[in-house]
Amino acid sequence: MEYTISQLAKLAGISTRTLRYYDEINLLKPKRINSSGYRIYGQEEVNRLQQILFFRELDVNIETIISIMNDPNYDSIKALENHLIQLRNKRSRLDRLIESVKKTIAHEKGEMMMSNEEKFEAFKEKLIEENEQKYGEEIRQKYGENVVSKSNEKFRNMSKEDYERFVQLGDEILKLLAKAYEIGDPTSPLAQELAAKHKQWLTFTWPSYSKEAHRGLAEMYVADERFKAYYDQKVTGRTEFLRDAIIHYLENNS
Amino acid sequence: MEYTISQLAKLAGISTRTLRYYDEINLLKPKRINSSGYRIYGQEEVNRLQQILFFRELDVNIETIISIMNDPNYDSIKALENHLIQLRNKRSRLDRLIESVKKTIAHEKGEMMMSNEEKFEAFKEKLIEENEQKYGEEIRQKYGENVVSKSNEKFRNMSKEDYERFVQLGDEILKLLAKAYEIGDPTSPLAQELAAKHKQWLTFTWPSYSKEAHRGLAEMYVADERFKAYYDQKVTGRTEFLRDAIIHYLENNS
DNA sequence: CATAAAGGTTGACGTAACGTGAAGGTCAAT
DNA sequence: ATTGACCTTCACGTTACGTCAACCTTTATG
Repeated sequence: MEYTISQLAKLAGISTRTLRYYDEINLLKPKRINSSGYRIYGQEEVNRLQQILFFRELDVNIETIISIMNDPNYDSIKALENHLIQLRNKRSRLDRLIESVKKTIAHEKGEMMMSNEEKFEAFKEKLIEENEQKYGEEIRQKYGENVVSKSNEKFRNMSKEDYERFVQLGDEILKLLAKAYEIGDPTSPLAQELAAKHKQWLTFTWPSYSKEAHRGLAEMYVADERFKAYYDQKVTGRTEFLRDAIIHYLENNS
Repeated sequence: MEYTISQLAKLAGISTRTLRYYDEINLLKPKRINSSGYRIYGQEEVNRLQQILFFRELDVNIETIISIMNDPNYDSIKALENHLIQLRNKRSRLDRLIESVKKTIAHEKGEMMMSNEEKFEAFKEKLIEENEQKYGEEIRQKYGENVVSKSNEKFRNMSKEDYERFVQLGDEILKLLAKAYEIGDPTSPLAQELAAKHKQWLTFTWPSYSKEAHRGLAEMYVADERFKAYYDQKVTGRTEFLRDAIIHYLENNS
């Protein structure tokens, strides 16, 4: 099957100018030029054009497309598999944007709080992905996966991180408490680690930390049956153990 | 809240050049210019910028954004609802592209036939709209919204939301305290609202709530100078006031 | 207290990926 | 022989900023 320039343009849904431009920059040369100087494209060019459009779809700039596709090591199947990943990323970003719009609507209607940071959260993640798409493709083809994903982590939202650490700390405390209680000694290293974590946990939510308040809270835990219910989930005595560990900790750390 | 140009740029994840450009073309003017000629942006400008970025996300050209947003009939909620539709269209186009890549991979591996027309089908936007209208819901159910990832998303949003409400509550408490203290009566409705908020704030981080613990904490606030430093930020006596309000609250609510 | 670093300002030219004529040759059908 | 659809090569225009340069302000530091 052979195509003139406008036939191919129509097939692919692009302009003839674009095809001439791709010719000019040596991204997509016609299969041959006929006797009157017309560009004629063949099956190979059709396939190559499709690949080009996939890259373009992912906002890879043309210079990069050229260098990737002209590389003798270029593997079209690997490239396509890479596209799949990128397209899915794009889609999940769209999902986030959709959620963001919904939230903004609710916010405008006064139904919901939305911080200024949150207002741009979904866009910012776009930044990461655009960076991904600009350099990710190239880097990934050359150095493989994990270099890329590591550098992305930097951009993560701080306050969310904080919250997650906070929740996780709460979890760790429960588990540590179970373990340390097994040992039985509130002055054991494990029990002291427990107390330290508990202090950390407190500093997340208390405006300021003081030994007295910490001690007071520990006593309160024991006195209040609801706290006991929480800490004693399986084995009774754990709340008292926690208190003792905290008191020992407070007495032995400046 | 006021922002300098780079603070706003950082918040929104765009460049300062972009903000200067938006100023130049009268798309987003700073709230005011300070004595040294610096651009200062306020809350209204933050909101407007978010709206601008939504339009930009949908590839609306700037001239159009200007004319839309400067229209006296501009309705931001309607615009947002429109964005939702557009974003969903974009997503279903992405879904088609993903299917197309999968098919192309199979085709390249010789596992499947693919016509030249089919190769470019997904790139074209018209088809998408037709498909949206024909199969809209069905497609979305099948390919669009991965149920698992979506519910994960919601969970993430929830916990994030919780965190922000928590932080904001802390803020509100400080402001309420200032106001209620002006009135001077710990039994006043405002002071009681304060106590209720304080309870709410506690339930965010305490595994369970009890009156005894709440009261204990209120006493502790007064006893500990660090807490006092926090609550008495400008005027001394506020911590005691807070305690009294809480105690009254606890005694008069079941 | 000087000075460097960081962040602000206004020009003004650069850029990517084509769009948009102009001026003219080619081809199938009337 | 003419019309109109398609092709060619210049060559300049466009959008939404990027990127200096030259200079002023504010904040941090030896």
